[in-house]
Amino acid sequence: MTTTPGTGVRARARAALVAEITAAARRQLAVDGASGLSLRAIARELGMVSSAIYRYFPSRDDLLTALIIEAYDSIGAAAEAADAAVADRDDVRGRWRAVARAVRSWAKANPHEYALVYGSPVPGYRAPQDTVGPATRVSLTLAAILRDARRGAPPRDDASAVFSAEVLGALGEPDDALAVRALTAWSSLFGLVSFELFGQLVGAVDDTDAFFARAVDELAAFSGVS
Amino acid sequence: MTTTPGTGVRARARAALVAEITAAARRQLAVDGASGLSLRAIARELGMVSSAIYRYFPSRDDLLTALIIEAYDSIGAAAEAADAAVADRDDVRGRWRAVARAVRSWAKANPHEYALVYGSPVPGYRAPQDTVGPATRVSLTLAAILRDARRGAPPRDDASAVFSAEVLGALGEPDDALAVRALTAWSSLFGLVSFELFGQLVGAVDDTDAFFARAVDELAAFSGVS
DNA sequence: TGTACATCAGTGAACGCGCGTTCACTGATGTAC
DNA sequence: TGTACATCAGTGAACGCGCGTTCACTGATGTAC
Repeated sequence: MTTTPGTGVRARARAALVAEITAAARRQLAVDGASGLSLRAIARELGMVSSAIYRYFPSRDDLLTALIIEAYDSIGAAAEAADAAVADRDDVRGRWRAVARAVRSWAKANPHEYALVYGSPVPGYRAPQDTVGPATRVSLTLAAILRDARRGAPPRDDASAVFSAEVLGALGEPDDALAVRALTAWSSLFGLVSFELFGQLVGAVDDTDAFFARAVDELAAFSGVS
Repeated sequence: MTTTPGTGVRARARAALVAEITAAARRQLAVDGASGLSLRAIARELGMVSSAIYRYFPSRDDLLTALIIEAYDSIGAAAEAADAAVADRDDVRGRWRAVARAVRSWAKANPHEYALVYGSPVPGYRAPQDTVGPATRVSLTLAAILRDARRGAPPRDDASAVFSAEVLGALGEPDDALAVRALTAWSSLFGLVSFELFGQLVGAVDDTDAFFARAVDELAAFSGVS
């Protein structure tokens, strides 16, 4: 019986070190932001020589990709968990609130990771295909809520040229106006979080908690979540 | 008669060079983003030695501040001009549409400047007080439109603890729900622009022009702009 | 109007730092017979 | 079970680059009497 690849002691040590490197990278991201991410500094923190990192990541961009995927998965999991925790599945408004709160909490707890994925693109970095799946977890969660909110509604009869088939499917083939409101609510949620996190609300909103809660409720009504 | 300070030939040459430096900085910003802004590269482009820049800007951060103020003023002026160009001042919906379009057009024409002021904060940079005034030009324009939209409506009677006095004044002392919708519409507008610019809509929205126009109309209704 | 002095712009060299990536190498750990 | 070989992790030095900022300096331009 040959040892299955991926379970040997070497593979185990390897996986552990990959985890240690990304953890150190995450810590560095939290301090200096994406542009301050340095392979040499990570190597220093782990007590290895800088070239040793190349045994685990072929380049700085690949490490960045790993961090981006991690961030998307992390906020996606937070959103999914918040939705799943609402016992009454017909309480679509409660589910929308819960997910919105979870997104904001995650963003405030991980501001640099939020900025990494929802802020300005990192200059010179081109996101590979691997990031697409994790990136859609939050939006699919929101789409499911909006779809449940209009369960039983008649299917739309006009074909839309505005949205991709994926989006229309996820929303349950709504009419165009409803799809627009759904996507607008989605991007509005992140607009609110970004404004708060990036400092645009300073001097305008005194009680950001209260504002966010009220704004989320207004957006719920707007997007058709009763 | 002594020469007024600021009009001598030296002062003129100085102002011209400050303009040349910021122009070169803007070009560099457009290519490499804020973190790639380099005093040495600017000096190279202008054919001077790197230390000469210090005659005009005491540090890299001060140059960055100048760019930020310029960007805020530029998008603010675009928004104000778009609003002013609507002849019928009672056409609040048309004014809202015009400003929204102007914001999006400016952002698409100056993506890195947009990212500089509305994207992730530049790590290690702390915005000085000088940026506050220019930063509010767009939001004051939007506030004026929303205020005009409810002209004649009764003043609110409940004091709000959520918003600053400036915001309530700019909106014409609305009730809380209306103020929430106004600020939500404001941040939603930038949420839409950021999502489009930063690539979050790729794969979801096929016709971004159509989507944006429709979303803006939905937000108009949402925020009380008839 | 002419001269003495102060101000300012720009130079060139240097300091001290950091970075990503490559490469030839030493040992240690696994694999095949 | 034991040995020969291949694989892999980590080292240390180096390449070649860029950066912000300081400093003593040379000339040119303005200012005051």
